Amino acid sequence: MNEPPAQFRAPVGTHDVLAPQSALWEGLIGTFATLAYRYGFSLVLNPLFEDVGVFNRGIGEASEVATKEMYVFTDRGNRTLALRPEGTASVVRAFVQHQPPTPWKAWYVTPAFRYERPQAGRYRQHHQLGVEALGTDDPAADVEVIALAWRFYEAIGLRRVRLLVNSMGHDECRGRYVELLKAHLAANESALCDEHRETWSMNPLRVLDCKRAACRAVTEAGPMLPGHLCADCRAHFERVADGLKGLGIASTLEPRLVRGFDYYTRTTFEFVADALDSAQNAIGGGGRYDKLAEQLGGPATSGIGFGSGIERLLLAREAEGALEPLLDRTPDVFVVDTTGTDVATRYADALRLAGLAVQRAYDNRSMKAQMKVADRSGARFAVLVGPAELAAAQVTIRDLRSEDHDQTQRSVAHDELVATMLDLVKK
RNA sequence: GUGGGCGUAGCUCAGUUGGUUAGAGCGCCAGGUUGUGGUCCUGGAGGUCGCGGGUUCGACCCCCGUCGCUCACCCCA
Repeated sequence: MNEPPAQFRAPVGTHDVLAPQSALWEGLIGTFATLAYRYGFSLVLNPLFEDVGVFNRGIGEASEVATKEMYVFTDRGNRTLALRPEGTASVVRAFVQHQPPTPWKAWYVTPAFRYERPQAGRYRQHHQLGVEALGTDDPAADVEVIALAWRFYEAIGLRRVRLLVNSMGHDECRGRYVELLKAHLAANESALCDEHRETWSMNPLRVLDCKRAACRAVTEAGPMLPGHLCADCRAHFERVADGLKGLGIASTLEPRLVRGFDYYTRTTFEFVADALDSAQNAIGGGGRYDKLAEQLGGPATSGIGFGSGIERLLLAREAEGALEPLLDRTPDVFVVDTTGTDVATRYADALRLAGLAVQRAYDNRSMKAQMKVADRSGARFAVLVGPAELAAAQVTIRDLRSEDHDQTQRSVAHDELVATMLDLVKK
């Protein structure tokens, strides 16, 4: 009967983000929003869940993510829905549904859900920001998308990032390659690692990505994708590589780079943070998906995009010692009021209307207590109002960052408070 | 899904071969300072030692289970 109330916690693999950490998120997202705007992308908002088919057809029924990591549920109307495991499929679904004029360039920031055992840099709910550009297969779009990611990493202080690139070819030349690869794997089946000896035929490309020495030895000796591209795909890939070079962005050809989603064609890429020593060191990735719009029932439309994991970006920043906050969330002014009246409310409001960030104390605490809170808040200035100031229609302004313990503080008439504070904060 | 490590105050942790009133630092509150933070001093609040069961005269400590956290494999952001 009298059970104590249960203590709820965030579900496994999810996290609350509180200040001051949350300011890093604000800064990261704000920086990305500004850059995306500069590159001509506008914000798109999508539902957090979709008909499960959007993801099954998009990222591939056989993919690891679709088969065992999706949060699938049935709603009260008996619809089978899934929480989005990544960003691209939903954005392309929205493109197909609304068919906006192309080229259509959109950026997003969204949670993503995957049912996995959490570990460093891997969570059941993580967050991605990214862009998608639909309606062109111009290699310039590939370069632009990759450059945006690159410049973004630079802007948030990451220096030890490597760009790996590869081309999957279009479906025909990739199809031909996969046949060659299959033949090679079949001939060397007994030499594969324990897992892939049984499963290689399900998705032969996955074997390229296997980190075990056995598989690596086999694929090392086998055919690689870049050597089997058709002339068009090869030319496209070369123009992307040249374009990156022209912007001073260093990339490394990684013929084994096979990303986890089946929708990729031609250009694929991944950003690796060398500062992260965990296995989860991919901070972003993406590629071209020239068949995806069709697969989702829309008109044939080329597209390219990338996504980056916010948690991993923050881990990489920490590992690199990139501690600049990107965004200052400390208050300008702290109002201390010991009059027992509502002057603090009025002063705070006036200062806020003037554009200042203002905090204040509550509960009519002692001046000492309020000053302590003011100090902890990080505010630059304290505005003090006690009975004496109230009677004289004045306020006392104190510089909280001064080293001088016995500093002189200034008094100003209360109707000059806003102008004086604006002037002081500007300095 | 598989395996390892760990669960003691809000946080970081100590707790001796099981021995009775469970500690520290930081943080929080109050006072020293009759209006003034950051240093210092004093006091205070705050713990069913994750939860359940077992062994024992006695369990924070040993055993089993369970839940949680964490790391790794797999895969990915």
